[in-house]
Amino acid sequence: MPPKPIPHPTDSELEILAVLWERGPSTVRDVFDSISRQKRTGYTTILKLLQIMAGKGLVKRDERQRTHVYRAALAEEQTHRRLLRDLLDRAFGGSREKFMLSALDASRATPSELDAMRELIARQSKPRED
Amino acid sequence: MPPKPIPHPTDSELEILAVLWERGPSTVRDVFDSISRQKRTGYTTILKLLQIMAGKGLVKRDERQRTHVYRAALAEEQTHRRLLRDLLDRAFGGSREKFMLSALDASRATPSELDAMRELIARQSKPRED
DNA sequence: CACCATCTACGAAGATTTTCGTTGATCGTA
DNA sequence: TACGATCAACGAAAATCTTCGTAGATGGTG
Repeated sequence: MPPKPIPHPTDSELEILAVLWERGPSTVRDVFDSISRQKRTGYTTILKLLQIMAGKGLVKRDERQRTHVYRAALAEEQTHRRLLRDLLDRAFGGSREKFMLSALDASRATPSELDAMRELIARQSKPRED
Repeated sequence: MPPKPIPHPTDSELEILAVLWERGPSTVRDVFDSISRQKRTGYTTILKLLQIMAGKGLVKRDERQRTHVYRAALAEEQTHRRLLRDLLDRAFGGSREKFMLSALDASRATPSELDAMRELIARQSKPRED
């Protein structure tokens, strides 16, 4: 039996994951403060979301202190790749070319970033498992 | 007053848009057949979605014939860029670098595709309106 | 014209997501 | 120890998304 089919994060859940990835393990208050900077929201809304995410396995919770500490249960890179792959399939009909061109367009990649990409591509020449 | 703040397509709506972008203007039957190839679904489900999308302004409908013809109201490239930009902001915390690296990773870009990208980047040097 | 296939319209049920109010417990401090 | 602040738990309302059954209109065919 497979260990856990963790579901896709919803949009709100993704915002929270982004915070946890950036800050590392955080309390509800931490996440709330961070998200509040971009968007008006209630403390208990974030709390509830984190509780739901803990139930889904999207985050882990350390309850040893009264103030619980949450951390992302999913690896950042893997999740990022999964999200983009999904979009590639669903919105781009699988066209890798359209996808990359739009990605470049959306990111306003600079020439120096292009160099970093060439690096990555060189390293990517060999097949990958996934 | 701004003309229309067209909302983000949902997942199902995106599947339909992808079909319309690929096939061009299509009837419900066309879209249904196309999606049925990948996924079990009901005819009226597609119909209802298209009706909802028409209400939202995501698609336009030609009702001159009994069999209505739908077409995407949003330009493909613009929508693609918007979706990716959203993901960049929401899941990547705005990090263009992480975003591009994951995009490359997800797309398995080849060296020849890299060339195409360099082209695009060259053209992109000048600022854009959007 | 009668019948069958096909189409749109309508409405609604069910699922999921998002939001937050309220309550009771715990902590620090005066 | 009493008080004010902070926290997690819970439940539930509201919004949104997804799916489809049914009904009525229309078109083609024999």
